[in-house]
Amino acid sequence: MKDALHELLENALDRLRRDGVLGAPAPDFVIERTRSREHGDFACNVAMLLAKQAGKKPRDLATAIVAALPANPLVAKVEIAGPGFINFFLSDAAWHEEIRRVLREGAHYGHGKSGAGRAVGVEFVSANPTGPLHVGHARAAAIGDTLSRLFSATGWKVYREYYYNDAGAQIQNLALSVQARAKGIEPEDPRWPADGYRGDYIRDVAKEYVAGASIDAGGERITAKRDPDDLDAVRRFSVAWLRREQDADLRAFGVEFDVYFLESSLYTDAKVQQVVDRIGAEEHSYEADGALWLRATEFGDDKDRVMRKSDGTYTYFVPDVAYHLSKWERGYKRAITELGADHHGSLARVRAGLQALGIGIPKDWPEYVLHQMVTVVKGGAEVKISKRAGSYVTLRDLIDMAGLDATRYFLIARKSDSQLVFDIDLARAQTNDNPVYYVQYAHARVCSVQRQMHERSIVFEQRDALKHLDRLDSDHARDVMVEISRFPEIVEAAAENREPHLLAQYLRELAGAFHVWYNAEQFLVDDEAQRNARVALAYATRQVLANGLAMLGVSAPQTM
RNA sequence: GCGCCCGUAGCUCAAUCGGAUAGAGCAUCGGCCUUCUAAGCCGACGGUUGCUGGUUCGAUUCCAGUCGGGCGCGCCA
Repeated sequence: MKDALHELLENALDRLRRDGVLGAPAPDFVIERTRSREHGDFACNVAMLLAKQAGKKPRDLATAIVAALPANPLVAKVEIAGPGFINFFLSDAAWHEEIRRVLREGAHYGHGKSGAGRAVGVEFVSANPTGPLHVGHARAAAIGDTLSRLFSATGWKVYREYYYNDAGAQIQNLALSVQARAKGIEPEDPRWPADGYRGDYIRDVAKEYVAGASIDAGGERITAKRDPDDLDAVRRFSVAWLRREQDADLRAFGVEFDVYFLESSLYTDAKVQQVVDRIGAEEHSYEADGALWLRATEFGDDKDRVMRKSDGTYTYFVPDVAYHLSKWERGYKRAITELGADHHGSLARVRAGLQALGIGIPKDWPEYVLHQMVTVVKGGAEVKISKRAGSYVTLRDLIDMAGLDATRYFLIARKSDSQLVFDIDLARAQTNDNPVYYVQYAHARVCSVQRQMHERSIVFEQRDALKHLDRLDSDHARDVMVEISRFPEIVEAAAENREPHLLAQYLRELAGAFHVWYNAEQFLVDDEAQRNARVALAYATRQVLANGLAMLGVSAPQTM
């Protein structure tokens, strides 16, 4: 709808340019939904933006623009208001046409083509395979997966990526911890490794290792050697065990990845070395204090960064750069890296490293989505999250307690860069405190109407209904139609701005408009044309709710 | 000390890349079920958008400063 108005306005502006009223440059004007119905359905600020350039008062210019607007059946009335807004009042036919479109396009309604089939890589979770996934990972998973679904819906070819840090010191700590457990050493024991992982799962890994268990993970089968002194074997088994664990949790959360990228492969394929060499060849590195440094300050970072430590090993960020280089080489026009705010420092570092390669990667590539901390509250008290200490709420815990739908909705429903309090008691409560039920209930209600029709042997004639949409003459029905028509705009905005919470919020508003209408009007009335029109709108509402919930990875139940 | 994020109703949060009279839910109070699911609806109450300036037709939004909270500032990841 916005697009149609945009075209009309461009038309009018062209005409004024030909008439010499306006100069050449086209400003970035905005067409937006109005807050109040007095201001029409859409408002445009173009006259206020162009007033200076045209040497006219905003309202006078607005008058000229309106006079130059081509006639269009979608527009019932145009007014000039306030400081110079051009307010569009759409005709009933415009809303009816949108309802027809919903029923025609079905599951595709709301999907767009702005991505034009280009490739976008979305990396998220990327947890170290050293422990079960916790609530922070859960938030990352919900955000990353919903973003991916939004990109798919806007015409992008999406690749979900998971980066496994399977090569660093933390993996060594994991192996040492499992080894210690396998030898019967407890965390309280003085012989326990200094940075060992103390969680109970370490005991489980050790038990299975000693028992000679087999693990299927990452497309290969690892069988335990049972010998605690073979640290390399312990390490391989432990990583496989945790990968399997994480994969299972993510699958239970409705999240699957297209690419699992192993940090270790960057070493075996010499990609890390190539990055260091390339940066050296570009003369963006230097040796000092026995280490090799990146001149990160040349590329906007706070300070220069060590790439190769004096002990000859690389710091973690060099493989990070090599990994992102791989994304670039694989043709991602956009790359989104989703990570916790406590890692935001790596942003400048990775970008600096990519710049130092001197191969034309844009300065703001990759894009980032940072999510703030999640604190978990239960029974009014905070549950501490401490991965190293081994005591924390896991993704699996959340799913078990609150269910898949509530957990996903909860974690997505607010802006990712604000802190989140996850109240376990609230999330598990099956009440409308939890907005996901409110939205799902609206969907279930339409299904219930359909069941009623079946029971009463009422036949819905869609073709007839679409001829009688003018029978939807109440303000409540109109509000529902207006809400429905916002869906494509919301999907586009949520994807483009990387703000999936917009969709969660929108669905609540759509459900709200529906519930109000539902309470105000009986759908299944005797008047056939009236009934068909209302059922058509109810079906359209259900379709949009279902499409939106699918983008959130939340189910759309037929009954509740 | 420096950098990033956040301060909006009693609580949890929105506010369409600067728009018109800042909106929902929860909580509190008062109404609505012989009618398609009351997991719903209607009404009331609730605000100097932390504070002070600046930019302009217009600022919750942008800028400067300030106060408060979180995170980061390793040859850890």
